[in-house]
Amino acid sequence: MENFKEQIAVILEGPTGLDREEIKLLLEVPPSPDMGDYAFPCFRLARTFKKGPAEIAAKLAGELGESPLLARVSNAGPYLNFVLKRSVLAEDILSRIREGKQVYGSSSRGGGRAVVIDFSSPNIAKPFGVGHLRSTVIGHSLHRIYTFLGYKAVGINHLGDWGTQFGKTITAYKKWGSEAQLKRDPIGHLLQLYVRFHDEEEKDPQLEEEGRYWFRQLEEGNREALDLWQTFRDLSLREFQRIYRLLGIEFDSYQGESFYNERLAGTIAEIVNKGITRESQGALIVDLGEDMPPCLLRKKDGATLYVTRDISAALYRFEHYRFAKALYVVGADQVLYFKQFFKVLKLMGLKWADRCQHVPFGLVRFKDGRMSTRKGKVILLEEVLNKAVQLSREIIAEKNPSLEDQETVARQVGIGAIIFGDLSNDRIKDVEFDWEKILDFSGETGPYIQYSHARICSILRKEAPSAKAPVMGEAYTAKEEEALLLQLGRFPAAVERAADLNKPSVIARYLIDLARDFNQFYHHCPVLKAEGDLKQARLLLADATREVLARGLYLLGIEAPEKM
RNA sequence: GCGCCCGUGGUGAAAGGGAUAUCACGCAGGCCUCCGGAGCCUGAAGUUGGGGUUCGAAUCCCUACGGGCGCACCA
Repeated sequence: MENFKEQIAVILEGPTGLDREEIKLLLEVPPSPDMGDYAFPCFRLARTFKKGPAEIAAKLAGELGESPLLARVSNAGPYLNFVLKRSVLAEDILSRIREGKQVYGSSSRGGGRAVVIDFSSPNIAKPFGVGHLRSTVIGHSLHRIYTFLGYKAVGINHLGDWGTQFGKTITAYKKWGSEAQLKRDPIGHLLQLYVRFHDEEEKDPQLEEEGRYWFRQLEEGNREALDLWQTFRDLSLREFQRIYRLLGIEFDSYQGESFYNERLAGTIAEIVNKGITRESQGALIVDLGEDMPPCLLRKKDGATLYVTRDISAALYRFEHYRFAKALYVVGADQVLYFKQFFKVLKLMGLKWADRCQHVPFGLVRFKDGRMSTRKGKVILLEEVLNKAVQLSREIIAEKNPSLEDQETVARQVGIGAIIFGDLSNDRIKDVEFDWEKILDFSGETGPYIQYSHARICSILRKEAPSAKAPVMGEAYTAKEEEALLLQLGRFPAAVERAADLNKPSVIARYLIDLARDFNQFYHHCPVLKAEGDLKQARLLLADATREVLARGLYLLGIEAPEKM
């Protein structure tokens, strides 16, 4: 569709006196399809032409001559509406999907430049809760989207495997831990210890001191501390892998916070050398100006902080990947933190500091308040995923009992529902956790998209479009066909926009619209019962839709079963 | 106290400053001798209040209200 916009811009360039890019930005899609495919609002011209916009639209409509591309140009009030020739439109879009030089919607705009995406990053020794789902699926989808656009995406799981809380965990384990329980249910046991630690800490402030002590031991390389830490880490990671496998997610790197431990002294020295640090109340800080609290690099007890490791990681990543962009998919509760972090990079004089970007998302919360690991108020992601798969298993047993390989499909659909449920809304909004809602598979959901895809596959199993049949644009005359065609044409723009805004939701919304357009087509335009050319044309349209649905789901990290 | 984010039908959401605000759930009706009813069709129902900017505001600014989050030794 971009090329059509371009051509309309060329046509308008002369008569309006605006330049091409400006026109493309102004061009919009009319609210109702029978008005046209594109509209050019003439308000902007009123001043230069010293006439009313409606008058200008009328004049322009009269001036524009014949074009091989356009069926009609008309004015409607202040708008100039363009109707593309159906045949040209259909042939362009469908042939692009069927036999384009590159996969439809993909591009080479990334030119192989690196985009490092820091996502998921769960904390070791803590449960993988539903809250972590967001970072995990948004980051994974962005990884696929950037790859699709020709970037070299690098997915990094910056594991929370270092920090003061490990001092607490070690202390708690030494006091009340059980090896047997740890083996049986590692994270469950560690969580229980962590919760108990915070309970007892309130009565006994001495505990906090002990926790600090053990973290310092860890940073100084104490054998006993390191061994325990290593055990916790290995056991936790094994559990996390189980979840990533369910979700179908892999990372390019698992270098967590601990990886940077041995580099921290160097990192701190580097920052000190820039002359931007000072001592304050025994801690090492960087002042960030009036509108932000200072950034602490080192606590008075000598231990490092989260940001120290993040700065170290950023330096390391730039050294290794020379990224064009570094994304941090982390909750919106950390906006201030990232402002501080990036400001330090800037003050360090790093020219790539502004390539770093926080991609925030809203919190998952309960009706009655936020989730809290400390209080043990969490819902395990694995439990959610398992329930979704179970539900989809039951639905299959009821609706499609003869389906082969039901277990695989149940997993694809159940997991797809959860992922889509998260990605379909703007990431910045908070979400309220609700079992009923998360397990609802009707309406604007992942299964709806998958179901539409499976239906097309079912048609195509009965008869595939002939490989040599030409695309016949004149065949499409029903309004459902037109709508579907136009929607197919919007896919590349949706992918680009999703990348520009770092919002997979753009693609999710696009797919909802596409699936709806297809279902309307399906109910109003018989495919297998159509005849001759029309049948071929409709098979082709269905096939193209199948391709785009599957591709779009892939970009979200969701599978597209052929039967369900 | 200061700062940031979010307020759209009953509920959950969409909308690149533009035309008659778009969907879904739920609700009321209808559609399987018909390519898969996890679907389709019809209907009722909405931009938190008040100012402003603009030819034009759900969108930008101010303000009030409601909700969330954050504000140096957690991550």
